[in-house]
Amino acid sequence: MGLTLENFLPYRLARLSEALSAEIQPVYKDAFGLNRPEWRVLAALADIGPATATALGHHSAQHKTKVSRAVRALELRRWIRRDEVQSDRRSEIISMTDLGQRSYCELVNPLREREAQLLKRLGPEDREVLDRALRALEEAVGVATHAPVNVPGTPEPVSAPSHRA
Amino acid sequence: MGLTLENFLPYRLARLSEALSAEIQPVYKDAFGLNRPEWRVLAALADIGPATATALGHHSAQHKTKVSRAVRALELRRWIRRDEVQSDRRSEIISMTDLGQRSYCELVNPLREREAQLLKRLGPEDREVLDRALRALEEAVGVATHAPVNVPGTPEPVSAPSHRA
DNA sequence: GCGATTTGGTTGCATATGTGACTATAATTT
DNA sequence: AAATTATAGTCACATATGCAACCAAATCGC
Repeated sequence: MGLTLENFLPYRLARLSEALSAEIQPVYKDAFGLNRPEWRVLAALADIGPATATALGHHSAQHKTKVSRAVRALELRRWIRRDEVQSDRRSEIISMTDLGQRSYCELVNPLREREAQLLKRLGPEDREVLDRALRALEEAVGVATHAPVNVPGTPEPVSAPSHRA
Repeated sequence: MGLTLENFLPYRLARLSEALSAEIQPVYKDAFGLNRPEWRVLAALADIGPATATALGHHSAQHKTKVSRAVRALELRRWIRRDEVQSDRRSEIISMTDLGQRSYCELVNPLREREAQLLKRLGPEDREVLDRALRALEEAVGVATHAPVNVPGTPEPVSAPSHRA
């Protein structure tokens, strides 16, 4: 009659997620004083290049207020910079400074290592299986890989039919 | 050089976990006004029966302050009850009231349904694969299935060698 | 049996986060 | 082109959470 927390998928995922996060966090937190939103914005920025706060939010799956605060913090460190967009004065293009680039590089290697350590504890086929399973679940839950986001200043082909919702 | 957030395991898990949680939450939140720690404590209690707050914390993977607050809230609703333990006056045994039982039953079915809906979006073999993958990862990260916890008042066999760390 | 340490549980405080309101600008409608 | 609606981003506020200090009781060491 009960539901057995142990087997309840949302619980299992939350627990795993927290455990993983706890393993990773020290790398960006203790060594660099970043919090998770900040780390994610930085990573997103590295992924997609200069972009608006909204785009970074989409790409890092974060609420706009988190992004707003993270951006401010990163700007204060001079890791990122905001530039006005002349075509739309509401938004601003965020990009990494040289310092940001360097810091990101220092940051990313230990993080990758940690992840690698974790994955090493799984066999190679387990890694395979995990990846496929997660993709299926991502699909099922609709956390799709983000559609490429329109970067202002990059005019999009006028005649191309829009694929985005 | 980048690390591609999309493929970074901690990120993927966190995102999935949040998405799942968002699907589930309305059931216990909107309909019953419970928050997550409260729901989890209730579920844990249903799983393992009367137990101390510490045991419930272990079984629901939650910090003791979360448990403490959740227990107080659930007690105020009269869904659970605390009884003193005569053998150890620090701790207290928490158990569900009849009202709690009934509420839990009402709660658990919609939750199971939601989970079922989610899982239905995966094929049967995907479900299989997912389960195995998660187990492997749980193993790897050390979020082991909790060792059965000693309930005060249930004297444990004196001569049995302890298997617990 | 007494001091030191550990354990169960609560609380104060600081931080983190989500919601909704708000400003400013752009896009759409008519 | 005026009015409406939507979008980008920020902020104030309420809530949620973790940490550390704390109390009380039990256990350990000697």
